[in-house]
Amino acid sequence: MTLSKQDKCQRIWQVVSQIPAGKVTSYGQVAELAGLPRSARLVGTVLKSLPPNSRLPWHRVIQSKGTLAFPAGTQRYYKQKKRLQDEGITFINERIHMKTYRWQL
DNA sequence: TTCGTGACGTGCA
DNA sequence: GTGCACGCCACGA
Repeated sequence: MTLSKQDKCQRIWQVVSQIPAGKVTSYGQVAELAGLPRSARLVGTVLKSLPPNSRLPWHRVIQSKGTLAFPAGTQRYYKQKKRLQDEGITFINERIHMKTYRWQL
């Protein structure tokens, strides 16, 4: 089926908005749930263009390896890390234990 | 219109 | 554990 780019954004936003607090998921997982297998990059592109005042929990979307997508030390890296820690997620050596915090249906 | 880039994932050496 | 190649796709120059 042919999804317009707007439909794709819509689906991605919807999936992300369903991630419960205290849980995280990967870009690839979001893409898959949105019906866009192997399009993890697209998820990143969409999240990047989100307005700052968006209510979307974009910070709960990380890389499959358990690390954040930003280079450590950057402003955005710190911000995302802090928001996740506020939700009770523990960082071990700058990385999250996916086995424990990964969101599954 | 083509080309390079990027908030990625997976497989393999 | 690390590095590299390839796939995927929207976007700006």
